[in-house]
Amino acid sequence: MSSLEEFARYPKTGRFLAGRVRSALSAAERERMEALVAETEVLEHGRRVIARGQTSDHSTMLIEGFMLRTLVADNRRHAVSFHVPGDFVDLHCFALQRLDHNIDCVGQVKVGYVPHDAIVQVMRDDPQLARLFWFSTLLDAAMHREWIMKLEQLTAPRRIAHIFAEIWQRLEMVGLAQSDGFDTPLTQIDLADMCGATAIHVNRAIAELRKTGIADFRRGRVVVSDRDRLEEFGDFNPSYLYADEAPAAEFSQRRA
Amino acid sequence: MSSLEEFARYPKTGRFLAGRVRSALSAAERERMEALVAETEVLEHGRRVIARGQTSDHSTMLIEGFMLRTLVADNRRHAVSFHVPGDFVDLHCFALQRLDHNIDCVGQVKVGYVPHDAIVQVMRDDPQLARLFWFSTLLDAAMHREWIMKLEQLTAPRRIAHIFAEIWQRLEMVGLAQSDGFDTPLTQIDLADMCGATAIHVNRAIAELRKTGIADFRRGRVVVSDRDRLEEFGDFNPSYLYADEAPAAEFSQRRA
DNA sequence: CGCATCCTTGAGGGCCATCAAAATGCGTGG
DNA sequence: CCACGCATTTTGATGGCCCTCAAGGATGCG
Repeated sequence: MSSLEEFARYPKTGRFLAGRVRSALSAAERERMEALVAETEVLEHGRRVIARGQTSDHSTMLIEGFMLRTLVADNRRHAVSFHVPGDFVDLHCFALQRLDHNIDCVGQVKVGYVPHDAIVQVMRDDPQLARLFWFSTLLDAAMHREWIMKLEQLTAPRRIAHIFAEIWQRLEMVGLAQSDGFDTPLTQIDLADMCGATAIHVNRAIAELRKTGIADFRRGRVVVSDRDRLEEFGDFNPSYLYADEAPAAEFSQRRA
Repeated sequence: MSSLEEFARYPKTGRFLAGRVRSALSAAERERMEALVAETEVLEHGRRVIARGQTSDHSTMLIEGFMLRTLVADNRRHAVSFHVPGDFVDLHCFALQRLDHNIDCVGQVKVGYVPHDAIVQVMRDDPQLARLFWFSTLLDAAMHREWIMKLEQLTAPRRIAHIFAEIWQRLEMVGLAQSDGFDTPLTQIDLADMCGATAIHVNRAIAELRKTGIADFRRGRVVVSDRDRLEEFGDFNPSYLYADEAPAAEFSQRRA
């Protein structure tokens, strides 16, 4: 079943775990998952869906658009991860209760809300689906770990290449990438928050990527002519994204 | 009930979630938890408990000693988090199946093994305990997020102060800290792997902490005379550790 | 066409990496 | 008790990445 068909059939949750273990979900579970979304809403750019320290009686499924998971220190925003459609972005707060971070919209966003009562029910009578919920939150942990390493390892231009490669791959998993790149509402300022660099330095880093022909970033779109080159420059090894059909061999370090 | 009594009664799992939501566990659940540990083992320094890419049919409870969660890139080890007794260190691999990182022993370590079959049973008939397992893995994600931010925000001396503050607090939660500091088998090289800095630079950073009287680190022990000063220097706000009884007010940024 | 936001460019300085080398501490075995 | 090997800790010099401060240009929207 193609991503498009799946999304047509399940317009609110059809991208959840798409390209990963979605195939483990039975038709009944997909139906149930879709029914979990009590209501949907369209949010404007910059809207903070949930703020650090808050508790919530529901969690948020990202249906369309981009989000950033952020922390703030000394009046500087740090983005610790980003999110694409299909991500159950703040499922964390179901188990954690109060949240330790913020979830911010980038561009216009469509979300669905899942009451925690309904998740409690799932944990009672569908341990298999519950385990997949758990899995989806641990994906965030795995991505955090990769970011920590790349932050320590890479210079700004390479780190941006890594971020581009990750976004591209994740959009691809949910059927939202093109063959020559992808669309994104992220600004250079957002990228700076993701890199832990200043917007000025990110600008120079992007200029270098453009000059060397690795990637071209303009407002709203990233274009790449040679994907392998991008991924090699950013030392990108997608194993931490837990995509379907990743052979064990590819899981080891790309550069042995 | 003191930490010592709890650990005497439950010698394998008495520190699990101690200082956090352990109080949410009923006596029956504590007994069940203790019984989950099928066998224990003592491991020597440097032993890799589980390696990136592996799957496992059990998870590991850290009973005594320290561990590091590591990734390797370009022959450089990066520690993305550390672990103290009571941590269910590789519970991640229950939901993730194959693991994206390594778990390494620092110093001599005592561990307990929990078969995944037993965890499946818990998910079937004790959703409350299952939710606490989930919670414990999300703690790691929260700590990763804080590390990302601190890595971007702090210089090496401050980052080391932050790491000392975190270790101290976490040891305290499981009853293993002293009033003037704590014992740890970590070396300057380990600290460098945790900071994303070279051992040489970490050495200079530690020298600065010593000179300014903020902290004294010698093989096996960290001594601090003024804890508030350490925490302020490292911009340490413990809310991300989800300790018990954290009032909502303390959850907001310390430096507003 | 004015304003806000985002992007671009330049100069100077600090943190940390790298290379090189030496001193200290600790366990082992003679 | 000393000699030895080994890991760890310490010190110095040079250079690169990225920060800060400052200002100008482009883009999009009402």
